[in-house]
Amino acid sequence: MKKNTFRNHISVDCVIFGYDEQFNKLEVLLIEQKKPNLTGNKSFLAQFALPGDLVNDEEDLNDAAKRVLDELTNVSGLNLRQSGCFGDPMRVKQAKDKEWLHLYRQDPDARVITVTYYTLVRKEMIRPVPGSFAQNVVWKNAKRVPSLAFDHNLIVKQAYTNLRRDFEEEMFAKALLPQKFTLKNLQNLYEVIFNTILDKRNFIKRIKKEDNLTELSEKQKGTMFKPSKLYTFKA
Amino acid sequence: MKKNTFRNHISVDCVIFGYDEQFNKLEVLLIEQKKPNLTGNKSFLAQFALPGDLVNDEEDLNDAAKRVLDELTNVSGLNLRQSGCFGDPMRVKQAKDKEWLHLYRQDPDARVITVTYYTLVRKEMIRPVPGSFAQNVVWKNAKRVPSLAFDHNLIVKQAYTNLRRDFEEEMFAKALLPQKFTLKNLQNLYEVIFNTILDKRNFIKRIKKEDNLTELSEKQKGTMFKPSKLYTFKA
DNA sequence: TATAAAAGTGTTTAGTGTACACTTTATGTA
DNA sequence: TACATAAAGTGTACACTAAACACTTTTATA
Repeated sequence: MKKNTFRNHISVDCVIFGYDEQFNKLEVLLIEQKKPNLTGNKSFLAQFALPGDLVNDEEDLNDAAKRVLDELTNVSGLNLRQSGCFGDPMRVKQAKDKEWLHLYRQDPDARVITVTYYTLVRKEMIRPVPGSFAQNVVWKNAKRVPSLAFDHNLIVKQAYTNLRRDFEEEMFAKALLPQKFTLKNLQNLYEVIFNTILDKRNFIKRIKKEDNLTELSEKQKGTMFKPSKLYTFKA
Repeated sequence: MKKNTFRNHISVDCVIFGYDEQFNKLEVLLIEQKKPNLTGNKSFLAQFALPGDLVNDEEDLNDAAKRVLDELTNVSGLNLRQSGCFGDPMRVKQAKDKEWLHLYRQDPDARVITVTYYTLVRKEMIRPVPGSFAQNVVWKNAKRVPSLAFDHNLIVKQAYTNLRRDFEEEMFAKALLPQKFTLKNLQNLYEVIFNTILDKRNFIKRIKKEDNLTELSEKQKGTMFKPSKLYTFKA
């Protein structure tokens, strides 16, 4: 019979996708690992990583993920979804991650199982602040995510797959557009999520059939050329 | 700063769906919790539960799930998929589960986070044997799963949702039919998974378009009436 | 050889998805 | 005020897919 020491740490990691309407980009929020106050000529390799933290005793997994998100963004009530669970014993044993673990973890050799969450927000809606483990917070293009700490690249990939599937199944756009928006705004959003180009006429037909938009009598202001009609989502 | 004791136990639970071709039913494999050797007039409430176990040190989550499955079914190589992770601190605190935990766990009050897996097998392909925690192993209709231990009813529900989605996206049927099968066999399978009735002609058209079946010159033997043509899946 | 039961087989219609280009309109500038 | 600019706004035709629908053929058994 195998002996089990139960040195299991549970963490959550959040993949926060940010929609940048202005440049019509989809980005991912990453933290830059905090550099310690180095003594001597030691150097520390700060990696990019997903925001995350250990789950506290008596804390629900979903609540832990929300906590991480709240601390980072000062925005609560975001719709976080679980995308998976990563528990390969080797996921915290790579050389590149040793130093960080030894600096910031009580038990750096413990196994860490992480439960992963993702969400999609309007980028300008949140003003990220580096948490306790982070030196810095950065947005990176979702198509060109740099090499990340641990197995975080895998986590991002899985989350992105889930995000697209959600978008196919549901009208998810509500949280991502201003209250009043144009059909072009909506089309841009779809184009970014699915990394494709859509025909304007066909897109409008498709959207209008779903019948959850209200056409306003208002129009855009301050445009350079012909302003577009504005719409809202139905309640 | 919150103190964290890290008394986290990790388990895996497997939702094994079994396809019963003969009666065209979809069932779920459950264990009946083992009754201890009782002394005095104590009674023990044996519940139905999903097969599962604690994850060993240095054991990958996927491997743990495979181990549970192998021990239970003596069939390896099944295509297990992760469906989620359940970690509510209260999930192992319900009165109904106390007794079992005290009987079979070293640390019965520890938090248990469980990672859930599911698979779909041809029922007759496996001959389940009760494992160390099980008194008995039973198949129950997937539409009428009884009340289960812990939060296992939730886990089954999530797995079933995932299973259907997989089936919509992929040709999953290969593992579930005999090597040679009729189009009616295939239709029955689809009807059970989606709990619906399909039109024979339309179904055949749809399947033939996918073009991954080979029509054999052979026919069914021992039928009561007109035997049907047999097919195999293309390599 | 008659009967029972399942196998096998096409057509029509409605709806959906896709390709495609010109006209209209408000703005800023000359 | 009219002209240039650029985006908004709009419709049709075709191909494909999904869904409804019923009779004939074949084999086994009695």
